[in-house]
Formats: sequence, C-alpha cells, structure tokens
Amino acid sequence: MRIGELSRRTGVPVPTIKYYVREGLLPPGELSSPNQAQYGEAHERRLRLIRALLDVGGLKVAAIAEVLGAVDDRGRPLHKLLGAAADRLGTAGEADDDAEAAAADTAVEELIARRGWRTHESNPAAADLSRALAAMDRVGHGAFTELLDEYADAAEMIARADLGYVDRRVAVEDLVESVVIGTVLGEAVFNAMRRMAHVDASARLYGVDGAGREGEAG
Amino acid sequence: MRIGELSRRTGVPVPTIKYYVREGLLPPGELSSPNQAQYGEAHERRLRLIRALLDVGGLKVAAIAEVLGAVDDRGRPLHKLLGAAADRLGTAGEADDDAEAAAADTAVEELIARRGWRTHESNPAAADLSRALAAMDRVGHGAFTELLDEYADAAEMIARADLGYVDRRVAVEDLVESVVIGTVLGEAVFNAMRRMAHVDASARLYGVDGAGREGEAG
DNA sequence: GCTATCCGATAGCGCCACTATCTATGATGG
DNA sequence: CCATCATAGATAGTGGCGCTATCGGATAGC
Repeated sequence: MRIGELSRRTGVPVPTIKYYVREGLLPPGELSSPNQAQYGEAHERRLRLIRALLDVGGLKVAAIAEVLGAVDDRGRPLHKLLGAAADRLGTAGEADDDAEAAAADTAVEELIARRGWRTHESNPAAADLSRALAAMDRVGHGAFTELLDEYADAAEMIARADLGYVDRRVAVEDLVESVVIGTVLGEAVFNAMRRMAHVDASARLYGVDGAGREGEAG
Repeated sequence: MRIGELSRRTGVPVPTIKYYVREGLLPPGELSSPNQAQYGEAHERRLRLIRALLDVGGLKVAAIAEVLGAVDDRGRPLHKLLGAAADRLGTAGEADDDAEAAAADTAVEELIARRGWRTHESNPAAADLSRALAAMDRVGHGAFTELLDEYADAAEMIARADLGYVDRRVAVEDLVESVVIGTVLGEAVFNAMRRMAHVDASARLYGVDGAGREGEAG
C-alpha cells in the first residue's frame, strides 16, 4: 500500500508518518521508484505500536526510537535484548544527592537483598524506585517504606501473571516486542486498576455513594 | 522567611517559585509591605509536594493546580474531596471510537461488576483502563484481558495496604493530601518495583547473569 | 546613604510533537 | 498523450509547556 492508505488505515496523518520515519520510529517504505514507496502489514503494525506507546504509554518519541531499535536488533542473545529494551523504559531524570536519597538507596538495596531479586542497582528501575521513595520521604512520608514488601508481593504477582501470559500466548519472534508492550501498556492497565481499587476502598471506608462525583468536576 | 530563603531551602529557583504562585500551585506569601512577602513552613512543604508531583509523579502544572485546589478545599464532605482529587489524577486524553474501544468498555464494565467495585464508568480511571485495554487489543494483545483478574487481585492488595497505611499514619487534616501523595508517588513506586520484578522473573527464565546489562546501553 | 534583596509584570527560551509548504517526480485515467 | 493527483524528500513553522531573564520601582538592613 502507499502512504495515503497507511494513513487512512491507522488514522495517523501522512506528515506525521513521515516525521516518524525521519525520527527512526518507522522504517521507510520500499521505494518502487524515486517518489513512490510501498508499505506493508509490518508498517501498519509498527505504526499502531508507536501510537500506543505514545498515547497510552506516555513514552517520548526519542525513547520509542531507542526501544524499537532494541526490538529490531535481531541476532543478539535474547536476555540482552530484553535487558536493553527494559533499560530504555525508565523515567531517567536526575537523582538528587541528599539525606533522603541516601536513605532511599539503602532501602532499595535492602529490599533487593530481602527479596532475592536477580537485579542490582545498575537497573534503572532501582534508581526510579529510589527516587520515588526519596520524594515520599521529602513530603513527610518516609514511613511509606513499611509498605515495600506488600508492594513487592503485588509486583511479583503481576510479574508472574505477565510471564505466564507471554509463555502461553506469544511466539518467540514476537517476544521482545511483547515484553515492551506488556511493560508499557501493562503499566497503564495496572495504574488505572489501582486507582479504581483505591476509589472502591475509599468508598467503603469514607464514602456513601458509589462514585463520589456529583457535578463538582471542572 | 523571604522568597530567597524558601528558594535556598527547597532548591527551587526564585523565578520558578514566582511562576508557581502565578499558576496557582502555591499561595502567595503574606505581604508585610507592598514589596515584601513572608513565607512559612506551609509554603516550604507545599513546594516540596509540587516538585514531587512534577518530577516523580509526572503531573502537569495545570493538573497539579487542580489537585491542590481540591486538597485545599476545606469544609466539604471528605469523600467528595477524595473523589474530586482522584478525578484529577487521570491521564484524560481522547478515547477513540472503534471496535477495540467498545470491546474494552465491555471488559471494564464486566470487571467492575465481577469485582463488585463501588465505582462505575464515570470514574476517569475506568476510562483510562478502557483506553489501555483497547490499545493492547490494537497491537495484537486482545487476549491480555485474561489477566485482568490477576491484575485486580494485585490492585486490591495495594489498595488495602495503602488504606491501612493512611489509617495508621495519617492525621485527618492531612488525609486528602496524603491520598494524593499515595496515589501519585505510590504509583511511581509500584511501577518501578514492577519493572524490577519483571527483570527478576526474566532473568530466572531466560537470562544467565543477574543484571542483563553489559555495556550495550547508549 | 548604600547595597542587596524583593515584588510584580512582561517577554523570551528551549524542548517537543507535530504540521505546513514547497519542488520535483511519478502514477493514473480518459 | 496529457491533465490531474499522489508521493518523496526537504525545510520551516506552530503551539504547548515549564521555566528563565530582565526590568522598574520599592524596601531591608547595615
């Protein structure tokens, strides 16, 4: 198909598709003549993935380019691809260097040790966790660390569920892409469900109605 | 204290503090003369909260203004404040209107009914969940819905843990603020832990080393 | 007095995700 | 064969956002 049809099928404007190609998110179409390119199923699929990572996952274009680069990097050991992809899904950002940050680092180290997790501090997710705990501490919720093991229980449940799903449903050649999707979109899924569970729990404790919304929005 | 000291204590530049005041995130200092204002503990605390919601929570400045508006809205029923605050923490964004979106809506409705959650579709989190599931479907992972109950189990665990924490540790007058913090920063905490658990699970299944990172980053 | 600081207001900056426009070329249909 | 349309590729521009710089005038504190 040509770019116009690709655009029609996915709802992504033609100039935006060209922009994604320029940024390396999408491979260029196969040129059949100097100003005519053909796009296939793979392009359509990739385009949908890009939009999902952008709109739902909230990833930045540059981050998507990096992640997809890892996804497409065939002929590397699988666990390296997974690690490379996972490393690019973090928040990044600068870590401060104060007392709270140091305490949070310690808490994370201890958690990893206690859990026997096969990861260490070089994992960007550990840095993200540390930053989040330090932020909690700075706003007066240093005691939140006492929930870490309950959070870890839930996280392990999710990880087991995800791995089982991948094992059941995903072909090897789609594995890296599926892990990216599961990590990014699964995060969005879980975050939404967590907020719903919070509302439910709050309603049971403090609320009366089932929704807590009566025209005060806006 | 004056604005300079507030800046020094929090690490937030003076022009940025003024910007937050303009945007309604931070109440103005109390004027002791036409060009002299005093800031107190409350300002410092609020400023730290703003930075946490911005840097770690990833909220937009306008969203923070809305949420903090609800936090400061004393003299309303508690469950309404909680609802109003929670409603402003969602991703928002436009929902498409295709087959996948319809299927996702149905899946969410069924989930809510199955779980007996005291919430309904007017909850923005439900819309977020639906959007995420529709995105999953569009990238070929419609079967992901089969994990929803495992995700819900985990979400309920987290919600119980959070509520227990609030019950133990938080004074009533800080309740709304703490719920906001718990929702936003707790989300960051859990997301990071989930990624760590994924890495651990992957390492056990596919990997050899404990980290999966050997200089291939960049 | 004198210097550092502050207030409030306005304008500008840098990043980012597009979006518009242009030229040259080729596809398409009568 | 020719008129019209779509396309490739390049460059420039747009709008939103989170700041950041600068300014005039006033006050603090020595």
